[in-house]
Amino acid sequence: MAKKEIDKTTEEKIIEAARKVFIQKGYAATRTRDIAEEAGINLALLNYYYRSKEKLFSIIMAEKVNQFFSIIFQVVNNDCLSLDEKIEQAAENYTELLVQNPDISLFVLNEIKSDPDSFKNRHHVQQLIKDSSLMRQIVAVKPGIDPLHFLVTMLGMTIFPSVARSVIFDDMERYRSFMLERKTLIALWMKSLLSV
Amino acid sequence: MAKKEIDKTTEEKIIEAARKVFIQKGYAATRTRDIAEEAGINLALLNYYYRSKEKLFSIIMAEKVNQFFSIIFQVVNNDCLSLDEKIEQAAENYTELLVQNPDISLFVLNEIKSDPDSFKNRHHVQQLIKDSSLMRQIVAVKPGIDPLHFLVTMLGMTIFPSVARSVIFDDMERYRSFMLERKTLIALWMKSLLSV
DNA sequence: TCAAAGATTAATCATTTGATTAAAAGTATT
DNA sequence: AATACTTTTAATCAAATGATTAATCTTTGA
Repeated sequence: MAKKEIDKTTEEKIIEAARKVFIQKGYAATRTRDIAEEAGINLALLNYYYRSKEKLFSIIMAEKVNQFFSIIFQVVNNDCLSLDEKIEQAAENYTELLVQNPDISLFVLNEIKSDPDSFKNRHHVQQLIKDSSLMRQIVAVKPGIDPLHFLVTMLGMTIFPSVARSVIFDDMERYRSFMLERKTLIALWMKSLLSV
Repeated sequence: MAKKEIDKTTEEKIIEAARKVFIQKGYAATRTRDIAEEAGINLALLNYYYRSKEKLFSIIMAEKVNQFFSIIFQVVNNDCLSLDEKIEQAAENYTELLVQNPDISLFVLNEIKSDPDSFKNRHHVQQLIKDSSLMRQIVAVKPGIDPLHFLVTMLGMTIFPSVARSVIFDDMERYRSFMLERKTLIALWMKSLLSV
């Protein structure tokens, strides 16, 4: 017990390896042996600490889903922020996340797609978006157009380059600088599209 | 031989099943038995006609990569088209493709990511884009900004809703109508972003 | 009609893979 | 030091999975 408190290294090594391998290859293409090797531990230890591939995966998945969606939720329903401020913060925060975690989008979107119901039971994205203050602010400025189109445009501008990274960019550095440069453009362009 | 010419049904049944299952689940999550069952044939027939899972997969993959990229290539380098016409055609053609093939984007982007080099050896997307007439047209209108930002914005607007479909939409019909409605908006918005 | 070629199947193989076990090594408590 | 408990390992299991084989059924062409 005392050991367990102090020596987190093995558990942590496994989680870190799982994070890396699962996100890089996805659930189906990942072998538990890959994770064990990456962590530098015996395969049996993985099951000793985390019981099964699936349980280990759901820890990583929950972590990444939360990371991926918390940004948009924080911004979208923050009543203190003006529409322009929401745009700026979303662009800023997402860009930062996607530069630090280049594979998170494809991983999350892909795994949700492979089991959409379990995601929809846990998270109610559609409802939360629909009733958000962001949506009301957009409708106020641009009535007559489904405000979801604007949100999707904003997210598309931001997230798409990370999803298509392997097609668009040769190296990480180019991707990084493109994303950072883009941060400003996204805010600028979204404001422009929303202005009358 | 005569048989082979006339009776394409078995080969076709396998290809169609492979197309469906591979695109829905990806390479790693697909079992050859799934394909055989979907095709209503014996598992051995799959190997009889296509030798291996990997060979069968590369047929589907090549087909889908071609479908996915041909649209952009056709538009991007068509010297007869004005910038506005390019925008309109790309929006039109991509929307149509993504409505008919809702899973193609995630499938293609994901499988490219899992083996980027083999893709880059076959297709030189970056070079083709860079030297395209579209890029020159954009620079002419908006000098000082990397024209790739505009292309990525356009593609993001168009493709992102299909990539995030399982998160954004509950049913296919909602997705479909959203995409069709969006077609016009994309052209409108891109022209607006490119106008001085 | 009949033999050769092609198509199809059930059974089986070999390997991979997630998981378990039993023993060994390490650590803490008394 | 002795014991109990935790951590780690090598060996192994059982199921899944891609692929093959050998036999059977079907079609073709002379």
